[in-house]
Amino acid sequence: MKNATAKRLGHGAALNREDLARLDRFLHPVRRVPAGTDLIQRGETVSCVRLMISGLSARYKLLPDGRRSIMALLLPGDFCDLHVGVLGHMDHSVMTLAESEVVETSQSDIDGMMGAFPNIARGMRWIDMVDQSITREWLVSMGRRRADRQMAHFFCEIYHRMDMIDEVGSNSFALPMTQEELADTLGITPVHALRVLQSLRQSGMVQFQDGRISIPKLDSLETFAEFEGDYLHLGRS
Amino acid sequence: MKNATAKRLGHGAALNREDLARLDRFLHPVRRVPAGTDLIQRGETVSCVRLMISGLSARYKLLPDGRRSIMALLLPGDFCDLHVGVLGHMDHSVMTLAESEVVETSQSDIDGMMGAFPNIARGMRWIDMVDQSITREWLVSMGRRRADRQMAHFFCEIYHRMDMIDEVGSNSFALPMTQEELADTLGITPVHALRVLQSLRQSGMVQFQDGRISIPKLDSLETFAEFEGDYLHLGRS
DNA sequence: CGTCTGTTTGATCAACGTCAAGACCTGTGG
DNA sequence: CCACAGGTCTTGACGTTGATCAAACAGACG
Repeated sequence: MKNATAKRLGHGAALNREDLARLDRFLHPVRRVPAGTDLIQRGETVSCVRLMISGLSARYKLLPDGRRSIMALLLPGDFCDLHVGVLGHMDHSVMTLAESEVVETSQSDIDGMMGAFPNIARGMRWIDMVDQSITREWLVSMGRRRADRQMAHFFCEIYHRMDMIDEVGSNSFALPMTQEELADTLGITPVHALRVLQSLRQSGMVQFQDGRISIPKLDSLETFAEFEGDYLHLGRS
Repeated sequence: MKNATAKRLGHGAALNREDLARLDRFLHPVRRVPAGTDLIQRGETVSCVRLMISGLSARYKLLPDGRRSIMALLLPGDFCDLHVGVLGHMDHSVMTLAESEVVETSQSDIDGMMGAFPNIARGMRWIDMVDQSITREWLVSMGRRRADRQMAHFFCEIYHRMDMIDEVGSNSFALPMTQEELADTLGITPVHALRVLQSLRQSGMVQFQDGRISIPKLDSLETFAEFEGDYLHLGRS
């Protein structure tokens, strides 16, 4: 039974027994963080690297008028701020959307591990690249997909990302976020998010209630969303 | 007289004489590419790393119905595909919007240089981080800013990025892209792009004609766009 | 002279936002 | 046990932004 981090890294590089052992030592101590807590705030100087072990977090920015934009979801195995040390300060904030577990370590620890364990280093670079790819796909969704397709596309993506770390069971998984948070990640209003959600519900493609989502027929949803999963770099290309 | 690459790297790390000398050797040979050429296509296996020397390129994706989404502009000093080697294939394409000069090299060359010249390595990581930051800010613009503010914000950003490599003269600079390409980067239609452009022209904040843009009063434009430049990580903050 | 690409304009329509209000649930204090 | 507050979800009426459709115009080029 591997942890989410090992599963994620394993998609980008083959890990051997020593890699896994090093990782296990790395994943301590775990800090438990309640929902709605800022892990890092905009403007802060970054002093350490954080890794999501469990739960759900989000990168976000607040605009002058108080509106919010969520620019990324951090799932177990994602890094909050890998490499941001080279920048002077954070240009955005990261908050937990649900109770989460994180590991905090130093950039030098990371660098040391990457130097000594090339497979892990390769896996981490892979995670980094995939995160960038996801951000670009979100741009496509925002710019060129209608809200219903965009939401469907978003759900497909999260399904695959959750599946990657074995968090999907019988076509459903925990997605502990509110409609408002969903709206902020799609760039729409909560009212519209609800209406789109209702139309997806009516068509029988999605259930989303009480922090849990169920996707009975992923195929239909992917077709509807015109989902092309290559940007997640999962397959045997 | 330093080149654009050195200027960009220099913002992220202090370069000494040897660093600059190594860079100079690195920047050969230069390949000249006409406008409208794909430097890399989606699905391709990445065999080399490309660096923009001059001109203008764009990361983009095409949707099944033929619409296009431009997810990033590559200015001189930007890397086309730094580190994408760890991914099996490109998930998007890169094309020149104007005649450009690029340097093509291998990932192992890059790795060698980064290993031997820590300042350069640091500068390259800085460029990478800033590019990610810019992508995130575009997400904010797409999701939460009206088209007029979004376009204004975009122009402010490009102004600063061009200024960083000393390409701005008397408040104007070359931006050789069409209205259609502009629309594809903002996620709107060409017709609407024109109308927004006209409103910005009328207010006297922007001139944009014949591949050149002029911003007489950057302050006004930044205020209008609610532009907060910290995400470009330029300042001495 | 015709074709092509890019720009411009107008009329109409759909997607999405705004405003306002109520329902439901949970936790809290009297 | 009840009253109340706060957060989330839900619904309806109406307004705005931006898309769509169609056409004309200008310059570059063979």
